[in-house]
Amino acid sequence: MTPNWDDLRIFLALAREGTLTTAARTLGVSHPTVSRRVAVLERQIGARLFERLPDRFVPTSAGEELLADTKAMEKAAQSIHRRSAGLSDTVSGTVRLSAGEAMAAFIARHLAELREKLEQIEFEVAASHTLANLSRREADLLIREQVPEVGDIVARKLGRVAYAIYAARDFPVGRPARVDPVAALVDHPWLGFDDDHGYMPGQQWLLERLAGRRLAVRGNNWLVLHEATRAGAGLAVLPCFLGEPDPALKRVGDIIADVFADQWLLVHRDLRALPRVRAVMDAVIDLFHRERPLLEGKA
Amino acid sequence: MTPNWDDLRIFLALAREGTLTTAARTLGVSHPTVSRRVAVLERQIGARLFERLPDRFVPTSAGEELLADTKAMEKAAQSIHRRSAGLSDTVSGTVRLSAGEAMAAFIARHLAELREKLEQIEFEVAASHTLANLSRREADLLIREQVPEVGDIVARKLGRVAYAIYAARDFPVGRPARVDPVAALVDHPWLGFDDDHGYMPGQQWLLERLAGRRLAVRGNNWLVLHEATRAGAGLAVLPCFLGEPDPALKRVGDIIADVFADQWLLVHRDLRALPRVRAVMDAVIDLFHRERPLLEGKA
DNA sequence: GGAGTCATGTACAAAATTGTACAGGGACTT
DNA sequence: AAGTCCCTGTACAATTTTGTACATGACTCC
Repeated sequence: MTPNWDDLRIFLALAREGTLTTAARTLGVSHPTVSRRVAVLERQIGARLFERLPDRFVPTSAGEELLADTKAMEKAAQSIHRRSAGLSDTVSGTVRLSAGEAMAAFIARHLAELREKLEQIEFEVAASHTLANLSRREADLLIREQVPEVGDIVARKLGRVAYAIYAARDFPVGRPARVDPVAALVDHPWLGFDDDHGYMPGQQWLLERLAGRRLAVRGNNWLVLHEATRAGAGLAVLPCFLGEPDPALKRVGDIIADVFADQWLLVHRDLRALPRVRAVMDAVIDLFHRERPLLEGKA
Repeated sequence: MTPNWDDLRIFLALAREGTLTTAARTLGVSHPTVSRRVAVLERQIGARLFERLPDRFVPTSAGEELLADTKAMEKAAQSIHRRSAGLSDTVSGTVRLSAGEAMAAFIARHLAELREKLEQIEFEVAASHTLANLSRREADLLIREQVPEVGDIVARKLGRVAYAIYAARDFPVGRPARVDPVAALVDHPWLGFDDDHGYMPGQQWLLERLAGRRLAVRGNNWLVLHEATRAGAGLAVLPCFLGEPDPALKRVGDIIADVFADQWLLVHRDLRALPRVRAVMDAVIDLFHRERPLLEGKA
C-alpha cells in the first residue's frame, strides 16, 4: 500500500530537527502526532527509519537512504508552492456583482477581505433586483432569492438566510410568546414593506399576524427598514445578517421558522469559465459558508 | 500554510482518471473523499485546479501547470517505495529468542508470518526460564515476566497475558459463580504446578481456593498442563493465548481478574542497535500488539 | 542527592476525516 | 418523451486522527 506522502514530509522534518518536540513545532502539530506519523511510515515501509535515543531521534542508515528522495519531493512541493503563488496573478480584471440592497450591503461589508484574497480583481457591487443586467452583461454575477428558468443561466445555492424580529436596543418591548411572537406585541408600532414589495420575505407573515392593523412605517427596501428600526421607530422583521451584528439592535424572540430566503448565485454559462468570475464565485461561496451561522441567525 | 503533500497525490490521481469515481477506486478511498481533498487543496493553493463539468473533471491551465511538479513528487515517492523494498535486505543473520515454554509456543505459532516479514533472518526459538543465556550471549532476546535489575539489560513491555479456567470441550462442568469461580467446582479434578513452580501465575490463586484439596495432576510447565487439560484430565488455569484458540478446550467462566502476567522483552543494551535484533524486536512488539485481544482473553 | 528542564510515551477526550446512503442532474438509449 | 446509468454533491454516522494532560526517564545544575 502506497505510503501517505504527507508522512514523508513529517519524516523529513524529524530527520532535520532531531526531536519530536522541535519537529512538531516546525510542522505545527503536536509531538505525539509526529511520533505516530513516523511510526506508521516505518510500519508501511517495513524498516526502522530512526534510532530512538532517550532524548533524540537519529536517522538510521535506512532512514538516510530515503532522505534524498524525500528531499526531492520537498523540492517539487516547494516549486508547486511558488507556482501557486503566481497562479493568482492570472486572476484579474473587473467583476460586477449585483444583489438585493441588503445582500449587497452584506457583501460590501466583506469586500475588504475579498479584495485581500483576490488582489488583482476589481469589484463592482450593485444593489439591484432585476435579471436584465445579467443577460445584457451589466453584471457578471447575481445573488438572488429565486432561480430563473433561463437556459443559459447557471445557479449555485449559497445558503439560507433566516429572519427574526428586531428592535432598537432601548426600545421597550416585553417577552414575546414562542408560539405567536407577534400576538403579544401587536400594540407596538411595526415597520414593513409597501404594497409594491409585498413579496419580500416576512412581509405576508407579518401582515397575517397583525390582522388588519396598519404598519407604522412602510419602506421599499431593507436598509430603510433597518435604519428606521435602529432609530427606534418600531419593530421589524429583518434578515439576521442585518440585525445580529448591529449593536444598536436587539433580537426579540427566536428566529422565525416560517420566514427564510434561500440565496442563489447566478452566472451566465459563458462567463462561468472566466478565471476571475470563477474566483469571485468561489470566494462568495466560501464567504457564505463561513458566515452561515450569522446568516442563519445562530452566531 | 504548506499543503498536505498527500492531497497532491489525490490531485494527480484525479487529473489522470478524470472522474471522482474512478480516481477514488484507484486510490482506494470514497468519491466524496477525493472531492473534499481536491477542494481543500484548491483552497490552500488559492486557485482552481479542475474545471467541473457535469460528468468529469478536467484540469484547468493552473492545474496543468502544477502537474509536472506533482509527477516529480510521484517519481521520488516511487523511488522511496523501491528502496524500502530493498531495505529488508540489510536485515539478516540469526536471532535467538528465548521465552517460557508457553510463550515460546505462542511465538512458534507465529513464526511463519514473522519469517515471511523478515525473510533474511534465521530464527532460533528456545524454551527457557533463565537469564544466564542473555549475558552469555546464548540468546539475543528474552521474553520474561519479570524485569531483572541488571544495568545493561533494556526492557520493553510487550503486554499483559490474562488467565482463565479451561476444560476439555466435553468435560462435564457446571456454571461457575462469578464471585468465586472455583468454589462451585472444587469437587472436580484440578491440574496445577508442582511445588518447585509455585510461583507460576495462577498457582497460588488456585491453591487458596482449593483450600487444602490436592491437585489431581501436577506438572512443571504449561504445555504439560495444556495437554492434560485437553485430554480431559481436569480443570486448569491456563493463559488465554493457550486456551482460547484451542478448539479442544472450553473456557469455564470469565477471565480471572486477579491472575495476569506482564510480558517483557529483554535485550542486552549492546545488541539493541543491531538491525536484525531490532527488526525482530519490532516484529515481536507488533505481534503482541495485534494479538492483544487473544492475550488478554478478549478475542 | 534533589530539583528543574526537556524529552518521549501513553491514555483519553476532542476534533477532523472518511464512508455510507441518498438525492439530483446530465447524457445516452430506446 | 421516458427510462437507465453514471456522475457529483450533501447529510449524517462511523472511524480515524489529533491534541491535551500526565507519567516517566535522562540529563544538568546546584
